[in-house]
Amino acid sequence: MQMLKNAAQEGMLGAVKQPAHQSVYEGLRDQILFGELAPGQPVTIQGLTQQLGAGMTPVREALRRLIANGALVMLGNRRVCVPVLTESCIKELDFMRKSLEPQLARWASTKMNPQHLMILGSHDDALNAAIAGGDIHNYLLENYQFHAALYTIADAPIVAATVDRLWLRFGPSLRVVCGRYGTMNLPDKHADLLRALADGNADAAERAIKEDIEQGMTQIRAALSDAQPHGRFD
Amino acid sequence: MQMLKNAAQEGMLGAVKQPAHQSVYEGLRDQILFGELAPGQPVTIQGLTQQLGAGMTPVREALRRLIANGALVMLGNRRVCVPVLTESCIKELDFMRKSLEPQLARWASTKMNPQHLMILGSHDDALNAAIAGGDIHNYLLENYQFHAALYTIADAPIVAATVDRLWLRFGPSLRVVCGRYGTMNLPDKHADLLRALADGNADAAERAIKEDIEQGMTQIRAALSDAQPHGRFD
DNA sequence: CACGCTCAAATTTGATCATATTCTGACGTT
DNA sequence: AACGTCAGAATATGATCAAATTTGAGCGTG
Repeated sequence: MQMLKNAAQEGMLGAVKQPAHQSVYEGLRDQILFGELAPGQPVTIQGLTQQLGAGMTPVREALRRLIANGALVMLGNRRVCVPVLTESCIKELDFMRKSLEPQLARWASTKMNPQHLMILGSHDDALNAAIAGGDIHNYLLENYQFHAALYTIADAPIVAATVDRLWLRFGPSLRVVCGRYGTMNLPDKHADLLRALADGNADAAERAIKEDIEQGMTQIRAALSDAQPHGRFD
Repeated sequence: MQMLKNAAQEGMLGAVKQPAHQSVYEGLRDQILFGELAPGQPVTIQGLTQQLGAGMTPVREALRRLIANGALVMLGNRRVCVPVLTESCIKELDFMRKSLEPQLARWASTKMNPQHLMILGSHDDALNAAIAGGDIHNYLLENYQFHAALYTIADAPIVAATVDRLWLRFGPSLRVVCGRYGTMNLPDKHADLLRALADGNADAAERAIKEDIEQGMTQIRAALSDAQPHGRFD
């Protein structure tokens, strides 16, 4: 009877038992990735302790991790906020994505099995359903999970973690894209990619990922240059 | 008289005033980068609070940052230690370095000025002096600072930060390389690189960096496969 | 007379610490 | 060999200290 206590103890979200700083990190991370927090929005420690009902130390540790991963930035004074992407940031992110993700797709294509294909397929189905339903949150979630699953399959944890950090940077801006244009006009190359992976065709998988990245970054660029037309007056 | 208090207040390491968690982070980071801590070595919170004379909270925050950056790993239980590089880790690091650092060198080559050249040159001089003197710590320090300075010149902070994290991963192993073979037989392509940068020759700079990375990673591979001949029994 | 500037008090927020609680691993007992 | 107990280490809390922003009163200027 002792062993049942863990499961029923706290939030009981299915996970066995998680330290508070981990829960705070993941919760805040998801808020950033999936657009609950807007670029430029300030984040305070004491605000989070109240909002999340957590203590001060776990919140601090989670913030340090988020800042180290680029999901948040520390201003010169010691305030913290969600970063705003500049054109040069986008240029860097674009370069890194195109340098790293195609190789992950290649590696994944050599390790495919039916189980993997099914997981990717279900994420893609959920993604398309979200697009059809105009559900921005689920679109962002499934789009991220599709790529995250692919990079897990590639079995290159360091590269995958690096790419994951890039997603933390442009996540908030993806939400801006959707907020402006809705979920329509959000084409992706996932179908091409799935075909290539099923065939074990590394070249085709690489090509599909490159095109997917190209599309995504172009959308972000368009949405942001549209949203900040007065940069010269700053 | 009030304004003098800051400088004389705490550790007074020359910096104006720094939060303790920042000092702890940088100190531990340098220990990892420059070989004070060996791969596999366990790191405890309470050990650090004593060793560094710091409180528990700053140490915890520094550890979270180091772990997020891959400089330390958290075992399944809540122990922390310096990671041991496996062959597949080296493969990933090799891939990422070759994907990212050449472009940084190219960007830097287009932004060179005499001031920058002087900084890089002085690091290279100090590096060569350290090699000649068999001073492993200074070799590692100046080698790192040479590359770090180059990547700062490239003016691509996100890419530079990403590469910096990679150095945190293989830093401890560089020390192993030196411990086995001394500072002799540590050739580098810095002279070629400096010439290329002085000429603004992006192609030559890229080539030099690629060769430098190739040499460095080959050395690491050799030292580690030498040190862990029983990998098939893991 | 009104507007804007400066400086200092007040408030908010971040940083640190001491302490209590929980968990892990090890040792000893049965 | 399996179980229970215990020491040590990590996690989490709230209080306290320090820094920064904001507020507002007083002063000078247009």
